Amino acid sequence: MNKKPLLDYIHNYINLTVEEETILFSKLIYRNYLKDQYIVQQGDVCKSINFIVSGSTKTFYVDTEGQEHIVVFSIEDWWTSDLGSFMTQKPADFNVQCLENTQLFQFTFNNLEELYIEIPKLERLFRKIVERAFVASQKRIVRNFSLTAKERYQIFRNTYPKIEQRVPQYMIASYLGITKEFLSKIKSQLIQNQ
Amino acid sequence: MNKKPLLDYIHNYINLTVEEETILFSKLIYRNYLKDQYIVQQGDVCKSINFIVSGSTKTFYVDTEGQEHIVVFSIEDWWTSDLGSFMTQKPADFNVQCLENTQLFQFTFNNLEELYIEIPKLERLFRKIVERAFVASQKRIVRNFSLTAKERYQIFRNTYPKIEQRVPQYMIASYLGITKEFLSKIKSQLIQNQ
DNA sequence: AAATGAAGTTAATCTAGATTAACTTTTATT
DNA sequence: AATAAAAGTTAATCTAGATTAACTTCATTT
Repeated sequence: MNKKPLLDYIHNYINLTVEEETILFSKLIYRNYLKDQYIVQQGDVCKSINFIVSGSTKTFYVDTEGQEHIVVFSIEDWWTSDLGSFMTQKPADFNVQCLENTQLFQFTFNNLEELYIEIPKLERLFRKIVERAFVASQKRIVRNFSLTAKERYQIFRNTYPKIEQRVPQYMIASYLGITKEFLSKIKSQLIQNQ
Repeated sequence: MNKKPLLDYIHNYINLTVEEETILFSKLIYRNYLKDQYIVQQGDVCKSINFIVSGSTKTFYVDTEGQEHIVVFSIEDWWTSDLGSFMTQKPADFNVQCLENTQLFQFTFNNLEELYIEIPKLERLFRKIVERAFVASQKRIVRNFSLTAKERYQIFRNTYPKIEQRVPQYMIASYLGITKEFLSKIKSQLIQNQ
């Protein structure tokens, strides 16, 4: 169990005393998932918010035609969950699946509610985390409307250079909202023009 | 100054004592904007988060080609701001402009920081508000990828029936990410098929 | 009431990106 | 090493939605 990444992350937002850190970890589950395992399944209630220590996940939605749409990739030092399902404790819209073997800390619903009471500063932490996630999500909406697929791909490469190496192309296409064939075309255009 | 809508709204999430309510309103600015006035301008730092008591706003982004893209409509009992700019106190990506005469309560950056200290429960309130906004934003991304323009328009009508009446069609087209001409075509198709 | 402009419609033409399908390369399995 | 399966590429054809442009309706100003 490697506590350091989570502590370092938290200390960017709030300070915790040693006692608070002890309380925190007493309520967290450290867990190991294998590649391809599901953390959340569409239709089930999402029981945890997860901080990734190592590994990566994709959050995706399967539409009525059976088509898979990737909403987010998550890697170490970031969070993964279906927040809508977690908040409301209603069936999840999304699947969360591991792309690699993944280690993470799980904040379960009841444990997190208790933690908010025992360490009220955590309200601030999670407020700030969700604020950032919301802003990123809004920016993505704008990009999807105002940019071409090629531009979105270039931004993706620059913004998440680590992810591109570790994820198959067809998933990147799904994240960008285009087909793998069209992503292939974009890539060959980019190679020719430079 | 009509305090009731904001108090009713807050009481859905947390309870405030009478003293806390007094502190709260001592740090809020009640303000009246006229139709077409700007609350936030792209490039300026966004100085407030605003709770709408009456009226409506659009939050939009002007791209490099001068094209306007509407990100959200906000009406009474909801919030309007450029949260990314507010959080970081850096220049705004978005404009927020009134579509009607609008009355609202302004939470300025410094006042809100003070309020979080004096009434820590507000951290919980704003955590929950941003959680909901984030979930709505994620769902919108999914819809934009997996649905046609016609389907998105129908969902918009069902989800925000109040807004459709009050906003010109070309703005709804902008919100849906299509041209006004294509929205017009969709509407005539829907009329013919029913 | 006339005039100007903004908002909305219709139709013809065009294009970014989807679909289909055949093919190549890479990775995993025996 | 051989085989199968998964991932990625290329090219031809197709379509949802954009663009352009002419026209109509509605609202505002004089």
